[in-house]
Amino acid sequence: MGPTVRKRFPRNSRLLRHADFERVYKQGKRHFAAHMTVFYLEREAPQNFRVGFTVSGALGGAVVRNRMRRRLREAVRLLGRNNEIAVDVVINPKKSLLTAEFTEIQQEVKKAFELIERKYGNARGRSEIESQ
RNA sequence: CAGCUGGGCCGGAUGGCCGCUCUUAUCCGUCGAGGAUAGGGGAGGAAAGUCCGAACUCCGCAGAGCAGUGUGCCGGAUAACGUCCGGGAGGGUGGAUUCAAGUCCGCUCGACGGAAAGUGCCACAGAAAAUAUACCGCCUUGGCGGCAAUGCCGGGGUAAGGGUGAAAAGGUGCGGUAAGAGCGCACCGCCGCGGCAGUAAUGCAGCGGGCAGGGCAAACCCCACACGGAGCAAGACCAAAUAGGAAGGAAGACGCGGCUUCGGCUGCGGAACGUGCCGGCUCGGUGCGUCAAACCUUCGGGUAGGUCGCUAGAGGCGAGCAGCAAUGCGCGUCCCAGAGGAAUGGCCGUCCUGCGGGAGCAAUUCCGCAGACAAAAUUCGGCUUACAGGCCCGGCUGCUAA
Repeated sequence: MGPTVRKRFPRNSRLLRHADFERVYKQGKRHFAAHMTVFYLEREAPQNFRVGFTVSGALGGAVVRNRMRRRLREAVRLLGRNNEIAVDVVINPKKSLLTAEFTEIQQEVKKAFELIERKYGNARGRSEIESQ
């Protein structure tokens, strides 16, 4: 691939099953940020980095919740993920995420992902994704 | 033109880059999953609230009754409705008219069957609230006081007036009377009777009756009619792993001994056989078994998961015909979201509309901000609620012009 990498977010990079969410909530660790809370849990193979979102009904109506989820998903998509490490991540937005600047959200997600990579990943994996 | 108001309609437009989802074609890959390229589709008028009605699915179902729930003027529309359309009666309001009650016309409102089947309630106020009632007043009369005006105590008549109330026992006018009263008369209302008009609700005029029956049924209730229950997480199919269930398959020659009801049972030794594990295979090692456990095969239920249900429909659009209308009929034409921790997005540009500010006599132009409410979740028909801004038609009021 060339220097303009296509940043995608396909189905197998997403968390889709109720059991997966439950496991991350019950056994995972937590990272807090201004606009979100990030839950994460290391997993056995297959090797990929999966992300899911939970937006509870208390945060607003369907329109508001959709907008939060879509902004978060876009931030995760544009940031890219290190598929060398096997980990499940669940992001819970807070109410302030609705009005926050998009670049601010991207910064917070990036910080959280770097933390997870330092913990579970190896340096080679990260450099690979940056050299793409 | 401005304000208020009734009804209908629209609900920003367009493009770039990067994504998501469904789908068609081709190609790659294939045990299974998947991937690439190109083309096409991808939120609403309320998708919402889940308040009604249906389609569809499963369960239940001899028949009848009770209970319960809902509906409630009449006719029509419809698959159906608590919806819609038309009509009737009633309430409110404005105008005209009448001595007045009332009548007529316009606009408007809504759970509009029954209060002479029964029960219950009617606060406060008021003398009295349903077997009517005498507080003030009005009329009359007895006694006492006083020259008198009239005062005090008592009897009787009276529902016209006052006052209270949501409501005071037909209303208005005239007559009548001691004062009054349907006591009498006229009109209006009411009740009964038959007549005429209308599919009907109901209306109209007539005759008879002085008039009996306060309100609340969104209090219980009575009457008439309708109604089985649960819902697409309905339901149908495929079906791993694990545990459990059912059926079937397969392997001891021989030696020595014990017991015996002479069929067998059993202990020890033991080449052999079956089978699990280690192992690429043989050999080998090792475990278990060989009167049925392990093991193998098959079957049924069934969980995770998957597929279907899942979008061609009481469908949209167009003109026509029938009907006052709701709506119906045939014709032409189009195919228009189908996700499932849940796609329909993110960022940026141009234009449009509105608001604010600046420049200009003005047309105009520059800058900034804003563009609502609310997102499919099986599908339709309604109802209700939310909503920036704009468009169209009508009514009333004011101003200006003719």
